[in-house]
Amino acid sequence: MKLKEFAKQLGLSPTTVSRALSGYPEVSEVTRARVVQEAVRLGYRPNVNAVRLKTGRVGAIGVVMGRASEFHFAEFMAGMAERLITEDTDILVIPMANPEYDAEMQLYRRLAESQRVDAIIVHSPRPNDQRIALLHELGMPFLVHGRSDIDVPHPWLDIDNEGAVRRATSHLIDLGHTRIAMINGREGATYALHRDIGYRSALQSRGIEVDPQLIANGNFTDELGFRFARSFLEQPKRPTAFVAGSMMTALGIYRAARSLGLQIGRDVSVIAHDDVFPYLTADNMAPSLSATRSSMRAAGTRCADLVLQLLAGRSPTEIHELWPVELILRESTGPVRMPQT
Amino acid sequence: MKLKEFAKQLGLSPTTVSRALSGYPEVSEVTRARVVQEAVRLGYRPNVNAVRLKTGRVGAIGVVMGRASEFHFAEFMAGMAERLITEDTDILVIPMANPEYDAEMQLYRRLAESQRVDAIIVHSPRPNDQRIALLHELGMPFLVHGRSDIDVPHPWLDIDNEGAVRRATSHLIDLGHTRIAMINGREGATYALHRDIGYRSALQSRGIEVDPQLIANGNFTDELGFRFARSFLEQPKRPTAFVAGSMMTALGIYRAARSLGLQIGRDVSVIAHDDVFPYLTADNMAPSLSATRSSMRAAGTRCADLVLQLLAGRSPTEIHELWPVELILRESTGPVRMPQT
DNA sequence: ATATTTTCTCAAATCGATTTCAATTTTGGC
DNA sequence: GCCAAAATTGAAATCGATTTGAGAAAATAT
Repeated sequence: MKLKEFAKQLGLSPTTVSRALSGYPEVSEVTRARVVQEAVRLGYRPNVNAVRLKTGRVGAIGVVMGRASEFHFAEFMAGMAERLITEDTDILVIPMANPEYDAEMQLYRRLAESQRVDAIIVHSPRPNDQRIALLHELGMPFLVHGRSDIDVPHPWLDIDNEGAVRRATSHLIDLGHTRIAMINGREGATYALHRDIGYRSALQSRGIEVDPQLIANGNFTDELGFRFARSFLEQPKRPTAFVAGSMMTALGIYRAARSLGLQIGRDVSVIAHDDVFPYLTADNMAPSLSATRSSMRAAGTRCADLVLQLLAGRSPTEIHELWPVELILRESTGPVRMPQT
Repeated sequence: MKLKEFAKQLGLSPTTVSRALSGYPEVSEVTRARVVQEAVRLGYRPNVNAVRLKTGRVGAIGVVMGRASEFHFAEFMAGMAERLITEDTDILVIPMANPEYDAEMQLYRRLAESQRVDAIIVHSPRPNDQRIALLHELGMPFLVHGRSDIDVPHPWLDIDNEGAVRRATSHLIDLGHTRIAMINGREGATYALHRDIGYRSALQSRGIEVDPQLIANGNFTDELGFRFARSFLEQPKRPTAFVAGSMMTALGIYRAARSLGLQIGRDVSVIAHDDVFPYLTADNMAPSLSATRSSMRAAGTRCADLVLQLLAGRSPTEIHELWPVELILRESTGPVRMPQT
């Protein structure tokens, strides 16, 4: 059913029908009501591609899917979806084959120039992220999930990683811990850097020296959590507490501790960052996991919202949201008990 | 840069330029080479929306994102992405707000009619799934990930859920278990049904009566795994073994067993289905988890491939792939030891 | 040298909407 | 009852490509 045909059936011109459906004021309410009603009855829907060609809008937001942390990605997208469901806007997932820097830049360039998306969401930015410079230069609307200190203005939404980790670490210090290990995300991303800063500053402000032997970086997997924790715990002067970047890492740490006969919450304290997954909750771990918490899904929803605002004309330079992170104490943290080394 | 303008710069007609770029045979190789080269140099790219309007081809495959099992979804998409990276085809994620049946059908109808995607992948089909009938009726190309026994021909790719669970259950019986609990996925989906059939047939073929008290259905979360396992294990005649639908469920079962002082692999055996996640592996669980294994990511890759074939003209009726499932035995299964009830 | 193919190129129609500008009908004031 | 102003409506241009049907140029055959 095309517009022309539909209009003829109603005895109106295409112009009037189009206006009625798009909510323009020039058409009387009586006519509009009739058009809308008939559109439903006869099943007329404007052809998306024609609308897009004419209006120049694509109706899609692009997100590039990297290789790492799919589980974060899925939650974020689910959040976006929640917001976009009411709009006529889709999510376009662009796979990234090659994590090399040049290839990545090329991908963003192609994406921006292809006119397949109205805006792009940039994930896991680096401190000096050229993707941001590129998108800015190309004039492609974008939103950064995370932050960068590149000197190009960019709209962003981030959580307070530094503050979160500082509080977590401080709390462990309050409990008497001094040998606190840090299992962070992969080096390079701003969030990992911020967490590192939070960790160091907490230690330093309490006069505790930072021991590079207790810091590790890597993907958020159970496997790496286990390996790092295990190697730390086998050191002669083993850590009595852990700060970890994800739930998966925490699972690995639990396993490592258990494998060495150490009890979580008594022999070893753990605080991890919880991105709030419906299928794995900190409260349900055994013992329940103390965590810094911030909902990845909520971030997705809000990012989608901000992108829509951006497209509606809101100035990019004024969009900066820093979300606080909760610290929730559960059973996995307790006062230090010196290992009998 | 528009076609007209670009053509003028080259001293050619839009027709010739369009043909040169789309690879039509009517244009000489010399001309084509020049056009292609200049397109790159001057940065000309056809407007996607104009192409889509004119050709009716979109260059995107749609997947509807439900609410449950995001982690499966992400892996599947990552797999699709791996295949599509070389094609000029995107993945369009369509959020589903309302899991109610009518709303869901409406969504698929709109999607099919909106011409925003060239094909659709249908997930978690039900035995008599009207989405399939609808898409078939509308003539929209689609592929089902899973199966349905609806009497409408549909191309599908599925894993052998029934066989996998039958083997898992049989193996437990071989080890002497007779009280074997089953924690399945949500009722309604074909795969859950198939697994149920596999479970029952294994028991029945060995003369063991099916106890409805030992069967549970629900989402694949750690939480539900724990709750079901816990309630089963607290029964007077507790099960000595579990068959579970996912790794998350298995985590919950492990926790439940541990909380009751039962040792996995000795007091309680567990076999779960492993969809192969990079961030959580069966081998790394403690004790390592015996599992029926099938890669969700590989399924995504293959589904993308099949959809491309479908769009290239392959007959839908001949696409039926049933993948075998491996059974990998590790430490979480062992011979039965009777509880001292 | 002419006729016939083959190769290449182009003008114009088309996809299905939106929107400008002008025409028509209604309404309101006196 | 007439005229100006306001409210509606519609014809035609436009978005940026693809593709049909036909014409010109080059290559080959007679």
